[in-house]
Amino acid sequence: MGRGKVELKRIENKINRQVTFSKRRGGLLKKAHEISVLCDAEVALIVFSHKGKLFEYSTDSCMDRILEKYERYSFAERQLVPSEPQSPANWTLEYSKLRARIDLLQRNHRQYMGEDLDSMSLKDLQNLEQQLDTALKNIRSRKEKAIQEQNSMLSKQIKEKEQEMANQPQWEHQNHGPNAPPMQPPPPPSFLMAPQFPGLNMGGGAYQGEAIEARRNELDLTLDSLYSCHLGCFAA
Amino acid sequence: MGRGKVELKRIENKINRQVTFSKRRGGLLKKAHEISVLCDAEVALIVFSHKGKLFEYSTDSCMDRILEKYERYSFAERQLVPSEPQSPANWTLEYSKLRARIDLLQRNHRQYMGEDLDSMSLKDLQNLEQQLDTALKNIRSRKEKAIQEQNSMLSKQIKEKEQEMANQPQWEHQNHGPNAPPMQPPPPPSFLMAPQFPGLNMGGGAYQGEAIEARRNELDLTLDSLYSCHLGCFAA
DNA sequence: AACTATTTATAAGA
DNA sequence: TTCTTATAAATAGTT
Repeated sequence: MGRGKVELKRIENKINRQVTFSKRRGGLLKKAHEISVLCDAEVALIVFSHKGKLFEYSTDSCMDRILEKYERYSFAERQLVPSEPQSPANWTLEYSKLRARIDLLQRNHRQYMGEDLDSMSLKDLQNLEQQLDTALKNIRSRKEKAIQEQNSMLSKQIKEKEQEMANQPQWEHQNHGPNAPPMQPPPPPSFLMAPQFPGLNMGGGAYQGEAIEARRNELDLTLDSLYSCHLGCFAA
Repeated sequence: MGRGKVELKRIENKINRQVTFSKRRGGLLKKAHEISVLCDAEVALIVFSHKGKLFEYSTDSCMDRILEKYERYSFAERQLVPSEPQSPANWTLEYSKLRARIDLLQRNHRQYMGEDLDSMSLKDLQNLEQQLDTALKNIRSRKEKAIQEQNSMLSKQIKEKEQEMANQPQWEHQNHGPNAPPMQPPPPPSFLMAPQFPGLNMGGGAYQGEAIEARRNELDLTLDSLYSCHLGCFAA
């Protein structure tokens, strides 16, 4: 749909990607709602933009209930019932213990989010500050490491590119002009080919795009993303 | 799309509903995949059919990771559904649900503590950093407020002391009079002096008090700690 | 943000 | 269910 066929690969142009995201996001949420209403299905849809912004839809606005249901299903599949207390006698006790833990964890978490601080003493606040400060240091150093890894990977790729071009300098006549298409004079490495959408026979199970595996972990290293990384780093 | 316009309401004919569900489910999953790839977004889509059958799609097949991330974002609103299990029949199920939730919370918490960061992408790290940074700002401003409150209370008490001493240098019977101070007659100095406000290291710095260092570096999950936590709050 | 030319999705029919 | 086909919808490229 649209004036041109679209290839199933990441849109490199940042603006286009953003616009397309915006349009398709709307369409996706709409369709999620439609199937939910038309077919009486329960749908939970969560979308994080490239920039990390959250969009969501859920049937009856019951995201929690649906996610819980999902967890129940997937846990059942994984047969994850590890530490099962044996005596039915104390299950009430066990249950309330777990509940207490959860309450604690939730309260803790809110405080880690900088919320619900009113009940905290000065000492508690100082403690929390100290912890978050440490955590932040860790995270920043981990981030730096990640950026450096990306950098070195980038350098490596640039080197490869250069070598390629050195080996085949005669591709120039293929395209010229001020607005020559930016990509592939010589056919690019075939691993860039878009994975064809696998057939629609996902009866029963999860649909899994096949070769998507570690796609994101490797080469979405456009200059854009590199810059934004650094900016994020320096801005921090 | 199709031979007739479609009205957004539940399809009453069972067969039609089933067929439409099947078709639209495929389309929805496909579109979820497309926006994920084209726009570099993270998508988690869960669909339960009317009959309770599960279908799902998630970017990179990482449903758990995305749901975790979602939890991080929407935590404030989340409350555990307090469905008390009534029969021993579903006790195991309830129990494992709670376990699952606890696992999730713990994993989240560790990341907020700056641990277990290896599985996080650069983008996630930047997000987390942003959240912690915001939280830290809240905490520091709350701390400042607390310190100022304490200061003004202290000043008030000092003033009272001075007045007392001026009025009754011989320090005899309880103070009474037209301007009875709002606080306890013999101010409990020991309590107020107790907190040695390191207060001066506010703003930028971490609190360098005693051996708080890594005191809370792991989760205190015992019930004891829950209680002591409360005590700590109230005592302060 | 609006506008279209096209491509896609899909409702109905077989 | 699957395929076919007419039509409604979504949306890519453009303004």
